[in-house]
Amino acid sequence: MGNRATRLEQALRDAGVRVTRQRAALLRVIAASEDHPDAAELHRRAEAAGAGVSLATVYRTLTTLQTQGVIEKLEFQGEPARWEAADQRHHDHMIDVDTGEVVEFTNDRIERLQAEIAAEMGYEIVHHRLELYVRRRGG
Amino acid sequence: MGNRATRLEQALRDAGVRVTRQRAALLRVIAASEDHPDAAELHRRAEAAGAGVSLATVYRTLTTLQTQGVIEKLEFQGEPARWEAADQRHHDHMIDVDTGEVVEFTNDRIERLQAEIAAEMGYEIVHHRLELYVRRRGG
DNA sequence: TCAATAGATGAGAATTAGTTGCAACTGAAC
DNA sequence: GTTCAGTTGCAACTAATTCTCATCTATTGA
Repeated sequence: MGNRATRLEQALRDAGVRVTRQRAALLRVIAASEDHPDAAELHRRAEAAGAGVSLATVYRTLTTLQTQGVIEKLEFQGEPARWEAADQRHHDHMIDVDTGEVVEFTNDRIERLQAEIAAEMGYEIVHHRLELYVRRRGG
Repeated sequence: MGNRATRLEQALRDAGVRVTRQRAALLRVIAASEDHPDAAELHRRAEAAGAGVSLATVYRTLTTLQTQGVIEKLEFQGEPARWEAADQRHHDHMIDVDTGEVVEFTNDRIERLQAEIAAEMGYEIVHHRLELYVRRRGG
């Protein structure tokens, strides 16, 4: 439960980043989130947990945590940015355009092909973004 | 030259969309653009051509043209949306993170893999987004 | 060719999502 | 405890885009 959040706190402290009440609260909220909430939603959840964090601090903290590699930012088409814990293996996203549901997936062959394409043109990949906007078959 | 723009005008008219002075001007600007300009840049180019179009109309027209399938919207990480003529074969984008340069590419194998992945999970792809953020090797 | 009108435009206000300045706080180290 | 660089809250700000509404105009039909 708070276990993962505690580990993350330690990682921050080790990196010389202060663990304030607000940051600890947000780490807990993020660790407890199975979905991909945006800043406003994280703020709501933190408040619901009695955290006492301003929205500005939520934004600042998200940026900080991203810099520390603790979370990742997702920017789907035309919605506010969403966030997810980064302590997982790399994956891409499939977004159901009807329900908004987000499904994660990985495919090594695609990863390899991407690297090949970049290499062929004299580049190396810094990062990428692959999103499949999908609809249930047979709807 | 203005040839393609004229053909696009006819397509719009056929679709029951009015071809106003402003829309015609923007079609010309877009047809003449080899790069991937954003709304402000298209406005600038239209003004430079003596078009007399407001920025609000540029935005409105871009949305209209997108709906008509004449242009496509690109939303790279954290920049204003860019646009490109849609009368080409489908392709994805590689963005040089150092220079901002955009390179187009296609790869049938990746396309096929994407469709397979979606199908395996019971979905069909409505559209997708694949962007490689890259850096020149050796740079 | 002209009148009628549904649809388009311009100007600026409004909205959305996120950022920033600054004075008041507070972890963490000593 | 004291210190102080780093952090926070609030409100003001910014950037990109959308909206409102009074005024125009491309197209249709006579």
